[in-house]
Amino acid sequence: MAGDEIRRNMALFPIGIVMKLTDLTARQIRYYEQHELIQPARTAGNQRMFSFNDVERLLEIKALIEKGVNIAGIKQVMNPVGDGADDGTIISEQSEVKRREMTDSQLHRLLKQQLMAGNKRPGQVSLIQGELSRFFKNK
DNA sequence: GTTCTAACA
DNA sequence: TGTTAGCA
Repeated sequence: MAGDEIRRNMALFPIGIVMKLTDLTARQIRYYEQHELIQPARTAGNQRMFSFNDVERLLEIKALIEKGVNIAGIKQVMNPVGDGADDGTIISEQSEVKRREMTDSQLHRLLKQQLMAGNKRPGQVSLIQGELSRFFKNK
């Protein structure tokens, strides 16, 4: 039913509520928006308004951050956003589930890719952050 | 009181 | 990322 999707994508809450819902700081939420990981709607007064989908997306981002993946890595794992082609809108519940399943395998692929990239590709930019990166780096 | 952008310890 | 400044 299309009604559900409309509801999921309807911008409902301001950043303050999203902060509590995701345990992310306003700084982080705005930062992720700058890097096109999310694209919340704006009110006439330029205030960000988030939908349920935005919140879920933020929770996914948060999970990846906690796994040590940085912005560049998350961009590779999550659906491309930014242009009109895909604003993060979900096509159907089933495709959303498939997308999430894909996300997990892609994360594994990403981590494996990092493991193998190691010494062979000097120009490779690390997609892993801090502590985790030490296990992948070739220092 | 809350959110926004920009900038810096 | 945290935090602060100056607005709306």
